[in-house]
Amino acid sequence: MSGRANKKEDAKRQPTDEKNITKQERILRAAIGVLAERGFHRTTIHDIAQSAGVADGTIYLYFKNKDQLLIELFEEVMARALRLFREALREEQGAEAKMRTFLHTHLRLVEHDPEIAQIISVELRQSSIFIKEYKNPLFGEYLKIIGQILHEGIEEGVFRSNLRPALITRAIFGAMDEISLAWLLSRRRDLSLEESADALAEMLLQGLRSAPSSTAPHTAS
Amino acid sequence: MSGRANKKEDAKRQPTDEKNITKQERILRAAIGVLAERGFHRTTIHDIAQSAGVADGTIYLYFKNKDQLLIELFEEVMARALRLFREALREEQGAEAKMRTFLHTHLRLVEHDPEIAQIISVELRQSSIFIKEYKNPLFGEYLKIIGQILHEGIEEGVFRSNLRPALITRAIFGAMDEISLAWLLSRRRDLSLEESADALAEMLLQGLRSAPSSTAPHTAS
Amino acid sequence: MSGRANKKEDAKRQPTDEKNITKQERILRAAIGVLAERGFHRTTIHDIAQSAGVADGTIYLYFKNKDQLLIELFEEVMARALRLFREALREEQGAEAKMRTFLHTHLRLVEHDPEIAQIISVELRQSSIFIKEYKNPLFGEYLKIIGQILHEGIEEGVFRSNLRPALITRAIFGAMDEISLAWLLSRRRDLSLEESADALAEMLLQGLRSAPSSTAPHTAS
Amino acid sequence: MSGRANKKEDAKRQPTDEKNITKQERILRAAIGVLAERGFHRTTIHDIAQSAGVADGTIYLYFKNKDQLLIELFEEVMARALRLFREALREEQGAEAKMRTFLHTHLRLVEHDPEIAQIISVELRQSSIFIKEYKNPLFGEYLKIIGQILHEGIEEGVFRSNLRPALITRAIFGAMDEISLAWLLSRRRDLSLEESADALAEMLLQGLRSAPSSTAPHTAS
DNA sequence: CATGAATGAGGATTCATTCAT
DNA sequence: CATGAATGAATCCTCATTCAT
Repeated sequence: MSGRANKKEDAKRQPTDEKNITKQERILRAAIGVLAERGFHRTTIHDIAQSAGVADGTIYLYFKNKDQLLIELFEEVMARALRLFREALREEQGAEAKMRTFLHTHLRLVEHDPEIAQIISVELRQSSIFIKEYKNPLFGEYLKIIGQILHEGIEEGVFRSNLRPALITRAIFGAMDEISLAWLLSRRRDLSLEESADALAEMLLQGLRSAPSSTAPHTAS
Repeated sequence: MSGRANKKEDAKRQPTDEKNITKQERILRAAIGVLAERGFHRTTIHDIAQSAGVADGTIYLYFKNKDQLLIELFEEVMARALRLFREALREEQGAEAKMRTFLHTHLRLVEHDPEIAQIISVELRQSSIFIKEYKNPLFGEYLKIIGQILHEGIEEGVFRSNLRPALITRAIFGAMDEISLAWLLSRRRDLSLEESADALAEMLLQGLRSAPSSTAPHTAS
Repeated sequence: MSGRANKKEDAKRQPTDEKNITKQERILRAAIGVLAERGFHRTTIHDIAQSAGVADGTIYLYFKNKDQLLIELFEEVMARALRLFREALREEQGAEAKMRTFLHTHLRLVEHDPEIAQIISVELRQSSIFIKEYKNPLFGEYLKIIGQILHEGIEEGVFRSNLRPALITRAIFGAMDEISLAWLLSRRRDLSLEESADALAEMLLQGLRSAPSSTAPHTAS
Repeated sequence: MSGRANKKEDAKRQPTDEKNITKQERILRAAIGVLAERGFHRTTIHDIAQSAGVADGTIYLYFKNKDQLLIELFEEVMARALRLFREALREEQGAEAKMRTFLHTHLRLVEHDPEIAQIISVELRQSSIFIKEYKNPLFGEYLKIIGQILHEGIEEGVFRSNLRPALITRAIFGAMDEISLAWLLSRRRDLSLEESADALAEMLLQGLRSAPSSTAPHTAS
């Protein structure tokens, strides 16, 4: 990535007027498109600039360097996803309903905004390695949404009390993420993600539920 | 001139004796280490060569170019993982036991060979994007292992008959993969993956089981 | 990765203002000098850049790659030569006078612009082999100039009607080219090319003339 | 080209037994084929070795380095051509007959041994530039053949006494060389070089003859 | 003598970043 | 603020040459 000497430490100009916000946004949006289409290591500043309709140098008026642009991009992407989830979950009641909604929302995001989904599934995964020492804070927020549903379910008594939320959160995110990725990479996108969400929800909820009989009731049957 | 034309069509020297196999292996192993440590786009041929203790040019005696080296690396990595899984599953009987073993084996792989795991979790995901048109065939094999366990469970009657194996396969792989990644990225690797495997297995199997009561008993409650 | 794909399809910046034209021209001129001095396969982009007083990368702002730079160089060289010939011949009347002028002009070019001459004599000859599939169109124009003089002479009746223009054109070009080369390679450039042109013209014209007596009148003498 | 430090100054092993001569010859012949086919800058030592059926390193047992191999190659090529010409001219009597024979022989060489011809026409021309300070001595011999015919013709009285043999020699060689090249590069090799030789001979001889009327009769007309 | 694996200097090309306009 | 020409470090890859076997 960068690594060159950089005089203006973090002197990224604070955008004050509407014009700046607009242009910074424009660059970020362009970058999202380019990144989703070409992938991380094929994306150049020149590509982004062209896609945004600005000059290469202009990028550096709004972002300190390429790393920083990508960091802000990742945060923007996560923020968009977060907004979507929070809105979808706002009115839901009950852990099970929330979990169902969460799964549906996740897959709907993939269908409706594949660029965002692609970046989350593919590029984000590398971000912590590409950009040394960077830990996307909003990704933690994202995981927290799942965690809270789990906690709520436990408290409601519908989810088994002994599940480890942090672990299950990861498992759920991973499952959804992988399904998203498979869909994104397959050219034949005929198979309905909506139906998949139903099937997954059913299975997941059954797994999460406080076991009615025992740990291994199947042996008895 | 440009020199892009590649004269030596199939000129990769076929290693016939033990000596050669050793060197190609050495390079591949070095590459795995470097790739796991530095990530895809920070890995240079020079890094690999140095790590393998050979000159840069030597790489090209064994691999046509960097892409090809990476492809063979991915296949080697997957092959190693596959071998491990097949061996572990060979003597298991019953879908549930196999699934438990699969989960344990997955997480044990992460603990015992973090480089391999890291590459599968992080780098492999991009391979189909980095390397145009490349579809890792062994990754399909990997998924098939999960799929077969699911099929077996359905036929045994322990797994619900209406689950969609392709979908669930992805979900399971994704869950395990994400958990692996989280562990790999977290510096504090104290939390036991072994215990996690138990917890996951319990939950997953409950979810997979043919529902004793109904499809949506929770709504009734 | 390999990066052979060329993203900027037509990205050679179109120079619009005087400044740019100057720089592209500067590079081309530098390249001519370097090529003439060091020969084709010893000429590196770095040499050209240094000679032009620009950075290596700057070359690629004006030329897609080394091949393309050389192609444009060849065309520039031929264009310069063509301009010279056309100007010199514009006011000449009669095939013989034109032929004399042609020969003189050719050798004057060698004396006055040895770099151009050297490139035509030595490097151009390889261009169709070095650069796959490249056929210098202006070289054809160059030959046409000779061909037209021949045709004109035949129509005037001063040149023998049975001569094969395409063949003789090559012969004349070859003769002049070789003489140029010999002069260029010999360090002692004392011998006058001007006088040589006279001698050649006399001999050539006598050979071209419609034979007054017979095919072998010398036997009769 | 080479330019690396070279310990064994000119320690090329003197081939003493038949075996060595054979192998050196084999390499040289292979090199001629490769050079004619791929051109100078595409020809690698590896190509030559493969074509000769020896290992890369073996080349260096017979030739000090690539430059030296090429020098010997050029001399071999010229020697072959010289042999052909001397043989063809041995029994001819009279300058005109010799000149006709020379032209025919030249073009027959092209038809019968295009590789040799190609190297003389294309590669040799660069040799004096590629290989610094190298002056092919046999090429001088070659020119001398033409020069001697010219001298003979002058003494016989059939060629004009005032022609400058050195100049005309170059002109004749250049003409033949260019015609050869054109034929070699054109894919449609239907046009008969034999006929071309006749036509050229006729014209050339008319031009060379001691002018029957005057030096510049055309001005009078 | 012969081999061919190994070397590493050298060269074309890309692209993040700067800065004069 | 905006531009985009210019820079040059970085990287992949080639190939002449060496040398241990």
